[in-house]
Amino acid sequence: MPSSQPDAQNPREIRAARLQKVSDLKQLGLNPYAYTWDISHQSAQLQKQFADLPNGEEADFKVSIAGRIMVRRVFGKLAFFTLQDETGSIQLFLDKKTIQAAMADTDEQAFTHLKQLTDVGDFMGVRGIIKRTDKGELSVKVSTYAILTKALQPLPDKWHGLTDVAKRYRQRYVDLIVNPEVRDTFRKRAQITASIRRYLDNQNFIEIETPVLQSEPGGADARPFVTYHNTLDMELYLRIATELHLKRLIVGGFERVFEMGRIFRNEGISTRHNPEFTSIELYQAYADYHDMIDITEALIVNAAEEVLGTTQITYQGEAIDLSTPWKRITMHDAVAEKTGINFAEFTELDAAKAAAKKAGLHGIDDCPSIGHILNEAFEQTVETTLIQPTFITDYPVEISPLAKPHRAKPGLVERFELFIVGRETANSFSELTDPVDQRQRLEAQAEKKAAGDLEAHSLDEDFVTALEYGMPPTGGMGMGIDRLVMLLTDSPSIRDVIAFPLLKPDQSGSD
RNA sequence: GGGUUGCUAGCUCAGCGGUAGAGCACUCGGCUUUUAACCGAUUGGUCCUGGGUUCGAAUCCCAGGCGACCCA
Repeated sequence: MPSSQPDAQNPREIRAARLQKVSDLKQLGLNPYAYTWDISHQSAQLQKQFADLPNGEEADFKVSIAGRIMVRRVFGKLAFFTLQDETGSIQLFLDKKTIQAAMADTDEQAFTHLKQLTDVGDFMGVRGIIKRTDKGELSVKVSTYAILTKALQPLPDKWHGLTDVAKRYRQRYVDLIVNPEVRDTFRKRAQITASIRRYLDNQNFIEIETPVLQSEPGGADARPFVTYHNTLDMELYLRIATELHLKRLIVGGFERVFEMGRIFRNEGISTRHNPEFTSIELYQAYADYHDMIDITEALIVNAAEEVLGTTQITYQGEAIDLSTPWKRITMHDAVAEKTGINFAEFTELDAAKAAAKKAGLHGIDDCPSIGHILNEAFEQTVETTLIQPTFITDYPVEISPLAKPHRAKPGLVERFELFIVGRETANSFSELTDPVDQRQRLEAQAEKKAAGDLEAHSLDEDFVTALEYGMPPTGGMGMGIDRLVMLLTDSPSIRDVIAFPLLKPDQSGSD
């Protein structure tokens, strides 16, 4: 017999009581941290296979399953446990007679030990037959069992669960244990990224990994994280985009490349921003931004159909229709619709500023060009209204230093951004391939940076040199994977789709 | 960065100037068809932290910490 349990006088002693059970198990010759368990089935499979088994009937069907004990209902000589595995859960029907008969050789007190030594949270392996109880719950009628892993920490309230948002993110493992829909979100995330890779693989794109540690971060307007290499004695930056290296690969002769990976931007944290997030960038030689529109639609529609089985989705109560083609409108037209101002008609900066201010826009005084004013106007009046998927096309050259000049519209570039539920979801251009133009634009950015603009691009000399070797006409597209996953999983915060989002260290002392 | 708001038992919460509470969980007893099992008993606290006001502070005030929401 196990020694008597210490009383769980306070929460700290819950752990002590469970450690005592670990010790008791060892004394009985049972390993509280087992090595393996032969799994014949998972719970969802059994629930499906025996959906028609009538109440009160046993099936002559042997199974061996394992999982975590989520609920215990213990009677004198009978117990019901709910066992949870990755696929779902199934009830265990544990009666004294069956268990003590089956386990007489190894543990003559097997049922008593089951009652005394198991807790909610423990992992358990069982063998038995399938049975549906009189009350209609599909169960495994257990003949033999083993405790596979003893849990020392109690799980949150079985009814209210874990709702403290900070605690859910800090202890995601607990969140995953008690909130099945969280597991589902991350399963869908994996399916979405797999779907994207499969699609691109079928289109003969290859994925090439480019450096995270860089001596000069480029490819986006963003502040980088700074780190340090000891033996080289130099500062390095974490990448803010994969663009410039992927384009070097196009120069090198790959015609379809992409990378899906982690990007780091030293910016604020919000429900839509995490300092590290996942982007995909793809580049296709001999293609332009029109081709990128097609591939952007295809990637997202394909993911929605494969993961959700539909292109009609709901995001936070709003119906979103992903069926193609999606709306396309130029930035000038979109702004004109909302403000009545056609900024394409202006040639004088001051006149454009006056018109913008008259229209009630703010932050206009700091704009160094008409293109910047147009962008401000867009962000202030149009962006959040783009609920259904919309491609905004033909951006000002001043805010697009890596895009090719528009073939027909002076002052603009061949660029689009995709907006869904008011959020920028993808960004694409016909890539700038003229090395002289590229150098001038990056030099202008470098001047802004020198003047204190922390988000301005810097001049990557080697990238410009690469362009001098010649880059074929190329279409490129970048997409925020986290935002796409938010959309397709109806998640309100980016933290819901990142398993371990960045949080400040907990110094509240409440733990 | 600004505004609003939250932090009390392992979990979910109540208490809002006068002895720190409930449900669940934990521990003990009972129970062979439960489903948030039930019945009975016991137990569990740095009321986020630090100052202040007060005879007296979880409660009021100030500062800080960690979140949430809204705004820029």
